[in-house]
Amino acid sequence: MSTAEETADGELSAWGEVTPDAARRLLVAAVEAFAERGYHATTTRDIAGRAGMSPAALYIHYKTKEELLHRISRIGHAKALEILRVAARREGTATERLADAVSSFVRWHAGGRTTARVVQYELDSLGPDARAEILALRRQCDAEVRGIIEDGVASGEFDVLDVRGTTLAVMSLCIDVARWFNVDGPWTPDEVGALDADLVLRMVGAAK
Amino acid sequence: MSTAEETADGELSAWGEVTPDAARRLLVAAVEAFAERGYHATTTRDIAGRAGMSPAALYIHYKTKEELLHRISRIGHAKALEILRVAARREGTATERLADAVSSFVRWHAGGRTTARVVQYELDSLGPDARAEILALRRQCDAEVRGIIEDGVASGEFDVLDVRGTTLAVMSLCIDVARWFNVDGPWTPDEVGALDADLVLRMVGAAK
DNA sequence: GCCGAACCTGAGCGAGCGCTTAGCCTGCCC
DNA sequence: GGGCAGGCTAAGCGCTCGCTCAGGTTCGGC
Repeated sequence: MSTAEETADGELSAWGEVTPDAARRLLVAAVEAFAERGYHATTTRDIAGRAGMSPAALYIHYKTKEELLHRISRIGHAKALEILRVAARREGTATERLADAVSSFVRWHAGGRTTARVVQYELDSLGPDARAEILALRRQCDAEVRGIIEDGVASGEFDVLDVRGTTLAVMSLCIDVARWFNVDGPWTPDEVGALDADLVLRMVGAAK
Repeated sequence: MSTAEETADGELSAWGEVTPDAARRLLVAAVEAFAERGYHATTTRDIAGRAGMSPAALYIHYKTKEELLHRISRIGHAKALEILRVAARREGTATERLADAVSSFVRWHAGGRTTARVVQYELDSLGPDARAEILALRRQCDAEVRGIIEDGVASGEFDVLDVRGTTLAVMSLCIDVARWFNVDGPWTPDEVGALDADLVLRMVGAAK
């Protein structure tokens, strides 16, 4: 379920829900620009230019530049949450579910690095209201992972000293992939996902 | 060696090497502003204002706003590298040295979160030359950690599938602390350092 | 007491920013 | 064919940005 948006040059199909077509092109252009330069260093002229439009066209579809970031953040976090939820709620042992969660979450951060960068690192550029809304989604992501770890502790599969701290460490491992992953580097998203899943199982003391 | 700059409100004494006094005050003001808002969202008027000076005073001590970020990045990375070098080259088993490296590196990211945030996340705002210089320092940081892991594998203390990948994962764990750590949160820098050191030893398969 | 160097400020320049507005196309209903 | 709504652009407004510059203040050396 995670290969559809992992196309060669960037996860376009994930934005299928955005209509009309011009609004989607602007959004995709904004994701690329924000990922390359950061929100504040990106100009509305740059976004419009990448979408093949004049600067004014942006304001027909979005009220402000910040609304673009807000929409991107919400859709991206919803996708992240969905990935974790699917893994957390499938059947299987806690070990299997945690490995699934980490490998698919890492695959998303590596394959969709452009989107993931914006989603994970540009949050502070949002205003207080939008920021609070996105933070709530982020806490739900944490909760899904923590739930799996708690299940594993309860069933005796895992041996964990500090569940909350370990959850944060697992999230760190996944999220930081968006910072360092390079498409031209030595690994594919699948390989990083498998490696990190193995490392996480070691962290929680799961039997090999 | 890591407590001197972990003062209550922020690691001021780490900048002792910067003179004259006005230049240091501007640099500290810039660190705070960059950490709060990011490089591009920070104005030179804001930096000068925090340092109690007029906007023009900044340009007596620094040629451009970017030079401020460059100086901050270089000093910060040098400090990070020093921390890792001390841990890597002390005497002891690979297990002890890795635990030392991770716990002190994490302590620095948590206690000096303001500085660490700028150092780790504002790198892309530098121009190509400065960026290349800083990236070289960063590769040296990776190499120190990788060296410890290689030692542990060679001595049979560690059981690691992919040394380079595991090194990156260890760095992720440490660096991402700067993103989520909150001074008002449930942990002290020492506690996070100890927890992450334990998790890393599990990742490399070190005996307990 | 005077000089030069070091440091700092008030005022402001040119540029580029986010965003607006007036008006022009295009396709569709009647 | 006329009218109208939606989608778009050219032009540009008001503002703030990074940065400059002429001039004032302070201070050690003599």
